Amino acid sequence: MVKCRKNNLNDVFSVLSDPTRRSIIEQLSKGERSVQELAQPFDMSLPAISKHLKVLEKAGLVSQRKEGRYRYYFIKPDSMDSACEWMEGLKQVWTKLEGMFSGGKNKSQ
Amino acid sequence: MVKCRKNNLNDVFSVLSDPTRRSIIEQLSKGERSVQELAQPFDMSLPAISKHLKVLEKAGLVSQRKEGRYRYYFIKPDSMDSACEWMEGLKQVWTKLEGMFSGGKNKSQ
DNA sequence: GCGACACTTTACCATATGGTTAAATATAAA
DNA sequence: TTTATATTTAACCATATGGTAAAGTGTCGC
Repeated sequence: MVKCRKNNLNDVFSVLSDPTRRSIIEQLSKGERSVQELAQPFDMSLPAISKHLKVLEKAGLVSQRKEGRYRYYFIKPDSMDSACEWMEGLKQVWTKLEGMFSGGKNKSQ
Repeated sequence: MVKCRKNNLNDVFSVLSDPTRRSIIEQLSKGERSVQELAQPFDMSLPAISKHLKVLEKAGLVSQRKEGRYRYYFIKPDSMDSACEWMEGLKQVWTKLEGMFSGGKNKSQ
């Protein structure tokens, strides 16, 4: 019941649209981190970070593990796949378009 | 002055988080379209579509060309690159992580 | 010129988002 | 048991977002 690769493009892209959350993801890509560790670089209250983590978790990008009073968050590696694939697909088409632009009629900007 | 690849990750991801806008992008990847053509598949007012197009344009993903009373929108092919690259970078790291998970300590879920 | 057409702009509205502070919960330490 | 630490939850607030209807703008066709 791993809820693997559900078509949650909305959630994934929405999550990634916030710089704080992208930064958290970047931190987590170096390994699991406690909430304090994650919060440290930001000039922001702990509840704010907690909320971001909840959003990230709901979108399936991270998960957590409780150890004593600490809570370690870590990345769920395949969670971004659907979004990645969506963009890849577009990118292919767009590359073709780029050729059309160079040779073609649309020279706007 | 092409405003090429400014670090507008926020805007790009934000734009992509809306299914209507993703759908518009998918349509446009088949070629330029007028506003009516773009609006046709949606059960939504024209102003709503117009707004979405504006958002897409502001984020730099599309541009338009006026022809008579029609307005043709088209994709700006390299506009998604920064976002694409960001995800690619993550994906590489995550793939490594996946290996760590299989062999490793985090078996959560 | 005038009405139809294509589209945008302008209010306007409900809900979502991202932040805050203060209180609650849970575990560790003294 | 009391206190400190780690984190979440709750209540609140301002602003952003995605939609609407109605009016405005510009172009075409009669």
